[in-house]
Amino acid sequence: MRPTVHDIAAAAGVSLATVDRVLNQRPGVRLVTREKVEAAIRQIGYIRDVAAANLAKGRVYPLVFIVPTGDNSFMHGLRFEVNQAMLRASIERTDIRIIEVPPFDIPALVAALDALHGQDIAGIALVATDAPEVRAAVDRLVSERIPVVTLVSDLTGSARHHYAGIDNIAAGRTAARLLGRFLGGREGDLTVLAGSMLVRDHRERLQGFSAVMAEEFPKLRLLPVLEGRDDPERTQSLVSKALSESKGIIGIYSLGAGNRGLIAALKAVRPERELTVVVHELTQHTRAALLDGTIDAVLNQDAGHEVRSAIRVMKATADGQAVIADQERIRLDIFLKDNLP
Amino acid sequence: MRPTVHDIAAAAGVSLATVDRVLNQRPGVRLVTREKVEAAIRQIGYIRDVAAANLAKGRVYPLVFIVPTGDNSFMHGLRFEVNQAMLRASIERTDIRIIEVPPFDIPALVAALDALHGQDIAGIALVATDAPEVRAAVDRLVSERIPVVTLVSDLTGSARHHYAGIDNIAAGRTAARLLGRFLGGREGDLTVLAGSMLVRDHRERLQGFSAVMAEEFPKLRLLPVLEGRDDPERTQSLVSKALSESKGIIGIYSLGAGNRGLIAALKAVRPERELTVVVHELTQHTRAALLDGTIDAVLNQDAGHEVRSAIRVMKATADGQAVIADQERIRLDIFLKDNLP
DNA sequence: CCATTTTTGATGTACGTAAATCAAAAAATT
DNA sequence: AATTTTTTGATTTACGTACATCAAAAATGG
Repeated sequence: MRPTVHDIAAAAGVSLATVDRVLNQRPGVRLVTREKVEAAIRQIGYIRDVAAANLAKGRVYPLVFIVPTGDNSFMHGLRFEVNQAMLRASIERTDIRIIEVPPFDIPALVAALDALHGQDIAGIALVATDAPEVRAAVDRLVSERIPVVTLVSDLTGSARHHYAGIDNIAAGRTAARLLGRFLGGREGDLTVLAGSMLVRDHRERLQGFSAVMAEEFPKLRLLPVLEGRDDPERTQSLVSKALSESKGIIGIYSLGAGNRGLIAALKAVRPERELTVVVHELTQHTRAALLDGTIDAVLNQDAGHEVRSAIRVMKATADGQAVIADQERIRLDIFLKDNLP
Repeated sequence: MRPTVHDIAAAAGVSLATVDRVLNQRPGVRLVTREKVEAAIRQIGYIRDVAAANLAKGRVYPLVFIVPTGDNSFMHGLRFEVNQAMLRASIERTDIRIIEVPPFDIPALVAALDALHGQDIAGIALVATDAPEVRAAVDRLVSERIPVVTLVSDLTGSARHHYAGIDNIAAGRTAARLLGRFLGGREGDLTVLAGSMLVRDHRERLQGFSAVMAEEFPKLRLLPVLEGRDDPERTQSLVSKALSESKGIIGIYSLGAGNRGLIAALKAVRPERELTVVVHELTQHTRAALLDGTIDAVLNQDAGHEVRSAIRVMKATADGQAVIADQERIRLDIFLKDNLP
């Protein structure tokens, strides 16, 4: 049988009240006594029953998700998954609030973060925009012992406790190898389509992609990056223009959102031009395009996993509990038309 | 605030004792009263607090894992993950027992399953060998209301509650497309290396692989399947022999274990023969081979995820709780040298 | 209608922890 | 040594549920 607080009290030769004071860091315990109790805790291998503790405390975890507004499929899906998590709120003892901020708007994000000070919050998850001001705002919250988790896009150099998202450099490298190998030694031009080079995850994907291309596929030349701003119409016209101007394009890597426009542009030139295409984010559009052969591979991060992982990590961090690191690693999904979920 | 049993009692106009009788299906409640209580439960949206219930019951989940003996890396890893789960036993209120049976030994598996009848068990996870006798044994356990989950290898047509493993047909199809695309329209022979065609997951992988090859890559010819029985030495000699006899081999798909032997055989012919290779299961050997370019892609199922998922599902099933289906879908991991974890 | 059986209510204890109160003991201060 | 302050103990209530017991009420049978 698992040891309880009573066993600690007996082992340490103190009362239950003293054990409680030590466990919950309440004042009024001499150092020697505290050490005696801590020794007993270690010796009998006591582990606090979190379920019982939460019951006694009537614990709920007030969590905040800060996500960008915008209607691209991915962010839409992310908000959907947070809403799904809200449906499980009572079971999971969470109380989730969503705060929406305009995308890439640093002052707005900082303001949203700063507004959370002093509130009763068990954890904050945010889609980070990579800027020193944001880093500082996050660090201020962390210094107040509030668990902070970055979601989808990380904030390196900050004190955030955890990042729930994929390794974007690895994603870019993987895209490069897939494209390079699928093109099987052919020579030609490649177009890279990004949302915006202001976003860290897009920059990192490009960085990984370029590195592998340079190292291993010298016959493939990278054309200047097209910035579609995650907007389908703009993306479509950019791609159409590029395809008609450069007849040497044999492959496309789309590392951002707004793939609806890309797919439309591809279908327009489809029978004549043979193109190998790798894109990010599995949506209804990319799924259909993968199935009908318009695109060749989709790299994906599972927003549902990211949200659930963020919640688990915030709760565990709030309780000072360990997390199963392996379980919380967000994987890069590679989808070909054969392994779609 | 979340409604409690007291709220049900008040809403239904009955006593706490009666609510308890209804909730825990104890006898001594008239049908009309029971229906009144059930209506109240639905109406106020009561959800049992599983943590509190488990605390009151002193609930532990005695779980049984039935896994094959054998020293290939994958099964070794699987047993390792079950042992990791045992370390979390007290926290997760589980009491896990491992039963090892010889691989592909149907009577032994059936005997192990039959021996579990009448024992106090909250769930059984087994690596199923696909046979009618096993199906019947599983169905007998399920009919006694014991949650049964298949692990890694499924048992279709049985009454098992859940399968914690990948879609092996999709895995085979994916391998075929990767290999086909990586070979970029070249013409030649392919060797498929399996453990044993007696195992369902291997058969399914081959089935998926063959289907896509026939449909989409007609220039690639499949040679007869080599059965390495998941044994490195045997695998090495089989592959070496095949490579020296058939000079037309340009690709290999290894869908079972024992890849240590395959890798050795590949290294022996490495500089001269150019081969595209896709294998299953990420181990230290396949990881190293991926990094040094001996193999081109590794398909993987994460044993840790499978074990943790199986445990969650068994617990939830034992409690009559719903599972997050999406969370319990075991994904096929595709690893290139760039996205290794 | 009475006796019997079934159903319901009232109540208490338990699970492991949190948190509060008040008294008692020990230590520190004067 | 007397006083004050700090530390410790003893005890109680609570969280939401499970489970047991006994009495009371209602339904059923004859």
